[in-house]
Amino acid sequence: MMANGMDTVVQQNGGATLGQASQEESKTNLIVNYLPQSMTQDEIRSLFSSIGEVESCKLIRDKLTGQSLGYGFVNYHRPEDAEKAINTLNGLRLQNKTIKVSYARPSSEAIKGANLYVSGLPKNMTQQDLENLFSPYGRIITSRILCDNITVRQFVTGGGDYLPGLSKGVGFIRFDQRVEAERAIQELNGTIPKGSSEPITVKFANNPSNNNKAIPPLAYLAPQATRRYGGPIHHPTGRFRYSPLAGDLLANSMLPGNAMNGSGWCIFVYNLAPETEENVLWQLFGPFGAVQSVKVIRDLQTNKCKGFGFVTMTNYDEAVVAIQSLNGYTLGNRVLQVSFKTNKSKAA
DNA sequence: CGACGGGACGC
DNA sequence: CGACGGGACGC
Repeated sequence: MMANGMDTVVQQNGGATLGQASQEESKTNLIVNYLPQSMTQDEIRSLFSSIGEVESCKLIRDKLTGQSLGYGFVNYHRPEDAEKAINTLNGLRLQNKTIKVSYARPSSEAIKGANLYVSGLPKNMTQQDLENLFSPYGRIITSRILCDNITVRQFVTGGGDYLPGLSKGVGFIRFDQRVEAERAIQELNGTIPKGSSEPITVKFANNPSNNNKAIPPLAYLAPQATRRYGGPIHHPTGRFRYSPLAGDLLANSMLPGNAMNGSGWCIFVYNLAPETEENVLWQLFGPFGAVQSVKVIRDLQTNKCKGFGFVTMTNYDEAVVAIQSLNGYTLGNRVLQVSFKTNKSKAA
């Protein structure tokens, strides 16, 4: 739904901003949203360095707890790398998130506090309807309608996405400028959308940093009892293990000692096409859990992939699921072989 | 059929 | 009735 559709980021601040000395919007600076909670700054840098040389990378964290706020900034040296990052990384699925990559707007006071909370929407109002209602008042950065059903999140490649759950009649609209949001409140709060019978409420949304619902001291409770893994891909159905316990895998010598290097589990991926780039490995493994780094091994002369690569994942359980799911997976016209790394090498 | 980088003593 | 996202502009 949000991966490809509404993310039109056309940088155009027509001078409405106050005089922050020549705010040429950077063509190298990106904002990355909807990052997985566990993703570190180094992992973000690793991901974006697969596109080109990164000038700087910053993950925004809560100043008190240090917890990731789920977004960050990546600045490239070259504008073409930033553009490529948007084209290849926007919409990438990492763990239970779909990241968004877009140009960062110039930092300014005028863009803060431009998020609106809207309630009383007709249940049949779509996201597009909502945007149409608010677009006369300014440039919409994001929009969203809350739904009841959270579990069904299917992607339909090709655009025709359908609504998984019923609308709660509540949504959000983030404008580019606060003044735009203010005007939308004045013009739309208390009005009745055509086709509806009740008035809508339009007001500023709560500040995310303030809605701390009680103190969650139980940070050590079953971190991920159940996580839904859904690869971007249709998993190979033929090779399917019933109850693959970790113990079995260990017993089957699927766990060579050097697969684990300090932090993380190194996975060997074989039968990659010569043109394979790093983002392919991110796409393959990202949905299964925390990925620390990926590497495509290339021939030094031709710069083509030598047919294999490595992926380091943080958690053993997630690595096991990724291996089971991707080993035997057909990528293009090649059947991948995926396993924990061994210590084979020319020197061994 | 082929098959397991590369960089690395670090405040 | 109220409802607060997938922590969105440098924490």
